[in-house]
Amino acid sequence: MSKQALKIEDTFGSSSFSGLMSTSYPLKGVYDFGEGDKCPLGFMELLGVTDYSPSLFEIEQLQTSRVPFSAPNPTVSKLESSEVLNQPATPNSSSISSASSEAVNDEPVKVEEQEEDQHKTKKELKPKKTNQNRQREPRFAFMTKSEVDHLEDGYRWRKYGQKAVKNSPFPRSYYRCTSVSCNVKKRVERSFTDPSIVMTTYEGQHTHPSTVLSRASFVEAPTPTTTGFAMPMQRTLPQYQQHQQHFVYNSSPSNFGYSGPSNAALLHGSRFCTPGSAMLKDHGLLQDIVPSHMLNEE
DNA sequence: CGATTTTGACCCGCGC
DNA sequence: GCGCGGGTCAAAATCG
Repeated sequence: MSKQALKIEDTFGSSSFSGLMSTSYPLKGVYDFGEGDKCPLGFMELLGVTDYSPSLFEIEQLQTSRVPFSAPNPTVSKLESSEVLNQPATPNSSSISSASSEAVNDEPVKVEEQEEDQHKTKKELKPKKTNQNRQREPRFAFMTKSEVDHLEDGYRWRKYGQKAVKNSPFPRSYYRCTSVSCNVKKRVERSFTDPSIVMTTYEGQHTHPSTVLSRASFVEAPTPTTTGFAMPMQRTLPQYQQHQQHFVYNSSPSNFGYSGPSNAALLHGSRFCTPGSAMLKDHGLLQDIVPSHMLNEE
C-alpha cells in the first residue's frame, strides 16, 4: 500500500500527475483519507483494498487547476463540506469526484465482531446502535455522473433497503456487501439538484478481495486481482462508459489530509474550500458529504 | 431453488 | 414526550 500511497502523494505533490492524466477529462479532486497520522487508512483501504492497483489511481487523477466540479450542475457543487475532490478519469467518461472518508480515528474496529454484535442485539433485544458505533465506520463517498444508480465497483452488493430522501424526489438505496464476513455498506442516491449525478457512500472496509475485478477484463488498465478496489468501473460496463463524472469527497472536514504535503497543497490551493461557508440545511446525504463550498458556490 | 429486490414496518437518535 | 427523518429488518415477490 505504501506504494500506492506514495504514488498518490507523488501525484498530488507534483503537477506532473496532470500529465499522467492524459486527459481531457475534466477531473479534479482531492483525496482525503482521514487524519493523516491517526488514520492509517487510505480511502482505498476503506474500501478494503490493500493492494492498490495503479489503474485506480490512473482513474483518479486530479486536476486542481480546473474548476471544482465542472459538473453540469452547479448545484452539485454547492454541497457542503470542505473536502477534497478527486476525479477518476475514465476512458469514456469524464468524472469528477469528491470523496469523503470518515473516520477511523481510533484503532481499527473489528468489523466482524461489530457485526455480530449488531446482529445479536438486534435479534435478541434492542440493538444499541449508538451513534458512536456507527460513526466509527470509515466512510467514503463520491459523486458520479451516471445514468445508472448502482455502479459496478468490483464487489457484489445486496440491496437491503430503500428510503425516500427528504427534499429529493429520488430515493436512497442501501446496499450491503454480499460477502459473509464483510460488513461494508453503501448508500446510493441521486442528486436532487442534478439527476444525472449519483452519490455513493461507502461505509466500512471490505474484508475480502473484489470479486468482480478478479474476473473483469482489464482492458484499459491492468489491475491486481487480489484485492481490487472499487471505484465504479465504467470500463467494465459499456453503459457506464457513456459519461460519468465522479466527485470524491470526504464527509468529515476535520479529517483532512491523508498525510503528506500534497494534500495540504491541494487543500490550500483549492479555491473550493471555503472554511466559512454557510451550512446547508438539509440535503440529505449530500449534505453529509458534499463540500460546503459547492453548496455556496452556485 | 437459491439469490436478490421490493417494500412496509420498526427502531433509534435528535430537535423542538 | 412527540414527531421527524435516517437506517435496518424481514417477509414476500421476483429473477436467473
